[in-house]
Amino acid sequence: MTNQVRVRYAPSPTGDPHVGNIRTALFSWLYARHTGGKFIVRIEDTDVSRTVEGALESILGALEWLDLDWDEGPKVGGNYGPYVQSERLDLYKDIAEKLVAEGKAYYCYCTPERLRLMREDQTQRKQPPGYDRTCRDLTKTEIEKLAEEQIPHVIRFKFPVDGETSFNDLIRGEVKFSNHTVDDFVMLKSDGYPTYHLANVVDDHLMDITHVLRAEEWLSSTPKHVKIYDALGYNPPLFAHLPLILGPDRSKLSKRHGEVSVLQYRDMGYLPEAMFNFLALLGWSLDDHTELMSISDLIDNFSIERIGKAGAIFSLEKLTWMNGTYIRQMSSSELSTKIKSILDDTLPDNTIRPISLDYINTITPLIHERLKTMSEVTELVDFFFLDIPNYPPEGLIQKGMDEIQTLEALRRTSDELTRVQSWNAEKLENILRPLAEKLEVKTGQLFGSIRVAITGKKATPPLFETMEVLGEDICKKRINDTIASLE
RNA sequence: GGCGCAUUCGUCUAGUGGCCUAGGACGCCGCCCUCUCAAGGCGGAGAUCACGGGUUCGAGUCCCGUAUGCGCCA
Repeated sequence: MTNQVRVRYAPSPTGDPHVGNIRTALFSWLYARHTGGKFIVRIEDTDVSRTVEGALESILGALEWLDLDWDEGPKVGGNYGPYVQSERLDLYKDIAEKLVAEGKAYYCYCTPERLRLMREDQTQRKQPPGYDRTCRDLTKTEIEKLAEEQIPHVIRFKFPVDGETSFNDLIRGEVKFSNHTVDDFVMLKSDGYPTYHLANVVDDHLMDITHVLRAEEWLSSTPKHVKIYDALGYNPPLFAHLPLILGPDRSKLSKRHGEVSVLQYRDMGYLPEAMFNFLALLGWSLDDHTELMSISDLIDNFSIERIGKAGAIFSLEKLTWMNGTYIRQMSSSELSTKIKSILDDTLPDNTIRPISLDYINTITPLIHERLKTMSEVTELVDFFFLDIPNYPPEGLIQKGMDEIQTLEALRRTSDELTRVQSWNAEKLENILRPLAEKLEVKTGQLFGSIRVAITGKKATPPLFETMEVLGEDICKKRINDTIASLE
């Protein structure tokens, strides 16, 4: 019954949906969809002290934003629930106790204070830190006595002292550890909560997980998991340890590197499709040339074999480029809708509302190929909606021209504009281009001055199209205002 | 400190013994287009494939060692 692939994504609600974390979700999801298997979300909230309010919602929100739907998990349920570890506490406890009963684990009564001193001593002597197994061989009477005194205890796994533990990682091949380098780790904490080691093994088994894709940082603790599977008589899943996502200094990407939450990228105007494509290519590739891939391309082609081994630096420049290509691929009407919602949010309160979608529809073609992120929209188009500053803006007087010439040029422009019968880009160009010649200035100079006068900016979409959209009255008014300010 | 993993242009990567005088993409530079900014087109710089030994007729590709980086263990 379990030849169906079941992949899980198991986030802890301890912070933002980190890009590395979400990339793990994305790879897992792609693998599940590629194989026609199930994608399961399980919440690992057993570290109560690190749990952050709202983190769970953010993480699920990030998955939803990227359209990573899950077949089982929070909100949707499933036959293997509950999918929240804090609701499965009895399970872990029973299993831990069972291992104690079988002599594969033991109660440890060592105080945090003693553990701390031991650790200090170990580091001082440059010894590898690790539990010294004091409680491993406690006699029955000693245990009874300690239990009677109600001394808090944890349950530790009795890790083999000799031999080695190896497993086959789908990405790295066989990985081996000498058992003596692994200590008797805690499985169940004194408050009755399991550690990650116990909980993930128990749940992966109970939920019939076939493939575990997780970050490389878990590689070192995998022998612990392998031995728990052994002790419980479970078959371990297949492991694939994903390369880390790095900051520019090549250390694991973290908050000190800047934006780290995929939701922040959403808020910065990146499209989910672009983020999806970009993340998929961070540590995975199809071949030597394919960069732009739709989600269905990705599902069709994704494979664990083509996941790389080395960590990869998150490159904002490339994401930004990719985002631009996705914007350009979008239909004009779809873009207009997005632009409208951004303008609704960002234009000053005194702007006329509601903002007309019809008007935006005329602006969209002018900025479509100029956008790299959605958050650039307002800056690019605000002059279509707002009055421009009423003083000669920078750049009004073009290189090679002086104030007198500029004033003259704008007056002549104003005159010529009165002769335009139908206000459209073509007609405007037909009268203004010859004007430059008459004035004996370069078209760039004339158009530059007009541009600044009308838009207040040095860089805008093409002048005549811009003038057409802006309309006759506004253009004339702004030119005349500028003339007045120069006089 | 121990253990583990990794190492091809600045960055993401292709490459699984001869197709590699190492390919693509981002970024950068130049030119073209052009009313500015983009987009687009063309071209360029940029990697002694971390280093040192092997194996082989032949190594980026296989083996060993070293270095460096990163991760985990607190």
